[in-house]
Parts: sequence; C-alpha cells; structure tokens
Amino acid sequence: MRKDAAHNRERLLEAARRLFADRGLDVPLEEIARTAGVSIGTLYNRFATREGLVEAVFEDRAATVAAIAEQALVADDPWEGFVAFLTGVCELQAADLGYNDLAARDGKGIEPMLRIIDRARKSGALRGDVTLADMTFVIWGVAATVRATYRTAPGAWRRHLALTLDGLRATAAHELPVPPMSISQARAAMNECR
Amino acid sequence: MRKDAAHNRERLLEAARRLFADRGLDVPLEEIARTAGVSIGTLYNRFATREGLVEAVFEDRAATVAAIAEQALVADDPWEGFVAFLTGVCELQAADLGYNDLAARDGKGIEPMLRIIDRARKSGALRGDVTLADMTFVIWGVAATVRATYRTAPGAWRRHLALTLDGLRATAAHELPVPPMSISQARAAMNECR
DNA sequence: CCTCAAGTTAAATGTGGCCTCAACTTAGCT
DNA sequence: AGCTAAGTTGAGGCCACATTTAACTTGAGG
Repeated sequence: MRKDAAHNRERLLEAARRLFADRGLDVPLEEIARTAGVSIGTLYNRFATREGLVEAVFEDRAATVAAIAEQALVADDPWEGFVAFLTGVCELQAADLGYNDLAARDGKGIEPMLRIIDRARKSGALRGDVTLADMTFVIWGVAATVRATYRTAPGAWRRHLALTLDGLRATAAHELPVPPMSISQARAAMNECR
Repeated sequence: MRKDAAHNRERLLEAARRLFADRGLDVPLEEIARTAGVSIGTLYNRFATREGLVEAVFEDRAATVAAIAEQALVADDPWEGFVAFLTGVCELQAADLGYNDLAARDGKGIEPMLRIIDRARKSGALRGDVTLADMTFVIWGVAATVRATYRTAPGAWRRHLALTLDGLRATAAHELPVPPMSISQARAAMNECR
C-alpha cells in the first residue's frame, strides 16, 4: 500500500472512531470522509463496505474484552469476577455509542463469558438456572439504557446493571417461566438487531 | 366530516394498526396509504403528522394500561399486583412492535405505576430503594429484548422480565451504586429514545 | 526525469422517504 | 339537477444517503 493511502486510511479510522463513538454506527459515510478531510471515493477505496470500516475501527475491542475476561477469571471471588466482567463490558458500551450498537448485534462480547459463568455458578453465587444466552438480556438491556440516557443521565446504566445483577444472584432465584434460548437462537437474535 | 372521509380514516387506521404492529413505528407512510388503498395525499389530509397517526392508532392503549393498573392495585398480594402490571405492559409490547417502540419513548406507560410501587414497597416485597424512574429500565430492557427476539425466540422476553423481577425483590437487594434518575431525567431520556 | 500503477476526486446516478399542491372528483345540500 | 365545499389524487420537488465512475493526480521504482 502506498504511503499516502496508508495515511488516508489512518485519517479515516480516526474520524470514524470519533463519529461512531459520539453518534453510533449509523453516521453517514460522507460525513466520515469529510471529517477525515478526504473524498467519499477514497473512503470506498480504503473500505469496501461499512462493515469493513466498522470492523477495522473496533478490531482492538476483541482483545480488550479478552483482557477483561482474563482478569475476571483470576479474581479471588468468582462472583466478583462475574460482576467485573459485565461491568467492564458495559463500561465499554457506555464510553462509545458505536460499540454500544455493536455489542448488541455482535455476540463476540459474550462468548468469552462461558468459563466466567461456570466458575461463578460453581461457587454458588450465580444462580444455577441462567445460561450464556441469558447474558444477551444484560447486554441488550444496558445497551438500551445507555442509548436512552447517555445525554440526560450518564451513569444511570450502572443502576440498571446493579439491579440486573441482583436478579442473577443465586439467593434471588425464583423459578423462571420459560427455558433459556439456545445459543443459536441468541446468535440469530443478535444478528437481527436492526 | 364527510362520510367518505370518515371511511378513509378508518381504512388508514386499520392499515397503520397492522403495519405498526408487524414492523414498528418507522413504516413508510406511503406504504400505509397504499395498504389502505388510498393516496398519500389523503393520508396527510386525515393525519397532519406521523405522530397524529400514531396517537390515533394507540389512543386505546392508555385505557388498557389503566385497566391493568387497576387490576394490579386490587390484587390480594401487592407484589403479585406489581408483577401483574409489568407483565401486562410487557405483553402489550410483545404483541405489537409499534407499541413496543412507543412504550420506550412515551412515559405514559409507567406513570400509573406510582401507587402500585408504593403498595408493593410497603408490603415489604419490593425493595425499598427503587423508584418509579427505575421502571424505565424494565421497559427499555424488555423492549430491546422483544425487538431482538420477536422473530427468533418469541417469549424469551418473559425470561428477561422474570430475571429482572427477581432483582427487584426486597430479598435480593444489595446497595446500588448511583442514585435514581429524577422523574424529569427519566422523561427526558424517554423522549430522547430515537 | 519518466512512467504508470496506484490513488484521489467530485460529479453523476440511484434509491427511498417526506411533504405539497394544482387539478380533478364527489357528497350532500337546496 | 346544480352548486360548492370538502375531499382525493399522484406527480413533482426536496432531501439525505449510498454507491459508481471517468477524469485527473501522484508516489516511487527504474
């Protein structure tokens, strides 16, 4: 790749990073190009599709989430680890409207939870009847609250999350009315998200 | 109003009712007119704005919600009443994507909860630290789950709601990290919802 | 310095939705 | 039957955004 092309690519990523963060994934591509000081054609040269750009902007997030998961797995208290993981992911959501959109559609954010859930359940703190698929409820719920409140009441999502977590403790468990979604249902539902 | 105009109004309401229910509030007005067998101009004659149409389609819902609230207030067990109200409203959301959109934006759905919450709190079943504003979390959360799952896993929202309710019981209470939103913050956040 | 593949540009094209308006039609009154 | 206010129509203007394309520019190897 030529030097000027690489440079434009960086400028585009920077612009997209900022605009996605402030306004979500639906920002017009023309505005991203303009903000980057580059023509719309160049944007299309560097990133064939919107998804390509989104992927490039957020590729680091997978590693971030993995790091949060690792931390969570070595926490002294498995429940604290579980809480720390969800809090960490939700903080990413709250800090970036683009990632907030993405997390609700993407699925990759919850897959690393499998072992964290297992550990917390075995410790007896996490209720035994929740599954990985139930974590989508947490993500979708907090995502919705972030979207609604990020301007009016930033930080309100922490209260939503805390209430949700209280419902996930073994000590809070009451019988659930329907079986959990299968993983493929959960994945399909995430893809369907807009 | 002339007879033919009244007739067209009905046809438009019917079409809008069905399309909103199936696809949410963002259905193109042209499609509603076409489905009603009427021109777009006539739609604008009968309903000056999209909100006007939405309001007309869903005007009965306020009474429905009020009825659910009344039922809830006379339930033997205040907690059961509380659960019944939220379940009832969420069933409305799940049955109609348009109302699902509306409930998350509208606020009117939760105002009648004030007395229900009071009663459930006084009975000792509902945790003492939750407020009316916290109910927006339930509405937003279930709305998001309905949107994500109505095709893939209809009914999954009942599980989301049940987990949420378990977190609202007094017996589940742990300290909350941030104070509740004020009512005006909650209202503003609802208006901000897309 | 020349060359040309690589890259950039902005205008053009396409799509989809909103909303208006001037020309036409009709209900309903007398 | 005739009049007219009320109502209907759909084409047309507008806008926002996506995507393509043909003409122009430039980095970098020889």
